[in-house]
Amino acid sequence: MRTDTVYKRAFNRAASMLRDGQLVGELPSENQLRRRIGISRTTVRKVLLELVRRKLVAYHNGIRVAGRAVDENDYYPDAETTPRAKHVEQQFMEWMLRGDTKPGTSINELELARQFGVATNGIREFLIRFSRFGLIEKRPNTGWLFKGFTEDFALELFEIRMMFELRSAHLFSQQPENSPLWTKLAALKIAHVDLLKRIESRFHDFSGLDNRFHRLINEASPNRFIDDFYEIISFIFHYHYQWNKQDEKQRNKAALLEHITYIDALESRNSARIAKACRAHLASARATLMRSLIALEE
Amino acid sequence: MRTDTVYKRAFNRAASMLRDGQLVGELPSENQLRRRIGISRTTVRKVLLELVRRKLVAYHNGIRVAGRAVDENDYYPDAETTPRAKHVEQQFMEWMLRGDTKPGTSINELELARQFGVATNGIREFLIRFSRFGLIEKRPNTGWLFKGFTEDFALELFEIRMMFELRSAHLFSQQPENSPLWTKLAALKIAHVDLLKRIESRFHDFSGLDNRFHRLINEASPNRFIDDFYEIISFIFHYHYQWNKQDEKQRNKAALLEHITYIDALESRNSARIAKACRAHLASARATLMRSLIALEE
DNA sequence: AAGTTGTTTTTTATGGATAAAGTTCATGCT
DNA sequence: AGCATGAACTTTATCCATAAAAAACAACTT
Repeated sequence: MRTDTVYKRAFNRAASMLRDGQLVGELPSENQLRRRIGISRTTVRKVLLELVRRKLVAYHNGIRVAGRAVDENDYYPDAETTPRAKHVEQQFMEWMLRGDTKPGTSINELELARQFGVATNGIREFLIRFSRFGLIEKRPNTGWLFKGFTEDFALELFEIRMMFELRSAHLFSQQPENSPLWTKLAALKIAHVDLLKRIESRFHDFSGLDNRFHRLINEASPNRFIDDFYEIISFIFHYHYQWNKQDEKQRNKAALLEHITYIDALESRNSARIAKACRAHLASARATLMRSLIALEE
Repeated sequence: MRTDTVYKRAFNRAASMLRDGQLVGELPSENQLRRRIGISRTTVRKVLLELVRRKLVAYHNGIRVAGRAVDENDYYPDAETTPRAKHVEQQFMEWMLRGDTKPGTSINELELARQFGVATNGIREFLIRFSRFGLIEKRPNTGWLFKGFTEDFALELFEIRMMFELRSAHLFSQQPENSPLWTKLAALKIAHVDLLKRIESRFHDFSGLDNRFHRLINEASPNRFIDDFYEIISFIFHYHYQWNKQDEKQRNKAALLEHITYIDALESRNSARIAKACRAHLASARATLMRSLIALEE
């Protein structure tokens, strides 16, 4: 059966809105609410029905107003707000990165399905999606081959990343002076400097900035294949660093400084300087990844 | 039910082997045959059983020898030797390229499933696989968006292709003198010259050479992401040209000449000359694709 | 011991069913 | 006419079932 994670997440969202006083007086119409939450009216209605049933919302003569205060355990647990497909992704990444899965291992859909508690279909869909990351390969009628999260992988990944980023940074710097992206870049620089001041406690915030920064650079001259590739990078890094917390603060601080140098270079419009900053930053990111891969092999 | 296309294709293959006299005297063991055809023993046994049943093979005391002559209608029809997934691919490409599918159209899994006569599962798997081509996009819980086989697409595709190919050609030219790839390149050049002589009748053979050539260039310094990208290119071109036969001979002849210039450039080891030939060839390929895209929009 | 064939077990490819979520249609109210 | 709600209909996410194909096991032969 299809999960009702959309409903549960929406319910939690509505509960938070109630708690934070975003819904005072008469509640907005189903359609307005629907748009705010980003789901269909069918699902909002289900949410409203339940809110009323639990007396979080009172309903009289076609008018809905906030009811009793929202309680901590009115919320559905987080796990129930994530669709199966996402769970599969998480479990697979865990299996791949944390388990002792060696390069050359073959992947068995049925076994994973049993292990993760889902139907084989879900596993297969995930693997198809995941195959574009270059870590697994399908052999028809037979199964999948795990090629390994190896040094080679990291090298190939970064070779492409370097090409793409040099290209995008160059094009970014050639934008007209009045492009709004320059303003965005300036804002981003400020965010970097701010974070640097509070790096001791807020170092986790770096990954958000990192994403914003690299996406901004691509915005100047969009290319869907480069965007796609950047998604691969983010995905890999997301899971990889979730698993490898070592030196996180130190690493992020270093990257933050590199970004600032890189932004300054962009603002200078000086090609050579840009290329240098870009190379330096990526080389350092690559070195970090490689270091932890080697650790992984031991 | 799973199709038995593997069996049927294997049967046809075995029938051809019998007909061409590749199986004289006592037939090879199940295992040997299996390896030659590239399937499991289970399936070879099924093939052998049927061959015997149809008297194409005679079986006495554990010994199998060729039986009556193979007839044209012993073969299973081609359509039955292609797995469903492949059919879906073909039908989808037809639908996309030949139909009047406009950019922005949304794709409905159920409708396609009905139209193509398969279960929704198959459609969905295909779409997931196909999404890496950058032509469609998934919107969760809602369906897929067809972004259009547009000029933008072609431009973005070729921008990446140019970067990759310049990089690979450069690295190719830097290989040591004794690399076996130089020999392969020389052989490929001869094949090009030969084809050029018979271009009037054999112009269809170009696409095979094209593939060999571009793969060879990548071989010097492999990168899985570049290989993957090349698969996108081949796929797109395969279907696109299958649909657009206009000027095919002329186009292929021109490309053949460009390849020869390109090969000469590589053999000269002269970077500037290589880059020039590479650019010229890709620019021409892009122009051809763009021309037919514009025709498509009318 | 290595290679055969026969048999059993496991896994993949494919179809089918269904609750949840999305979309459309209908009706009523300003 | 334009927006609400109610109800019906359609599509997606997900599980389950099963024949075909692969893989593993077993017994036999040279």
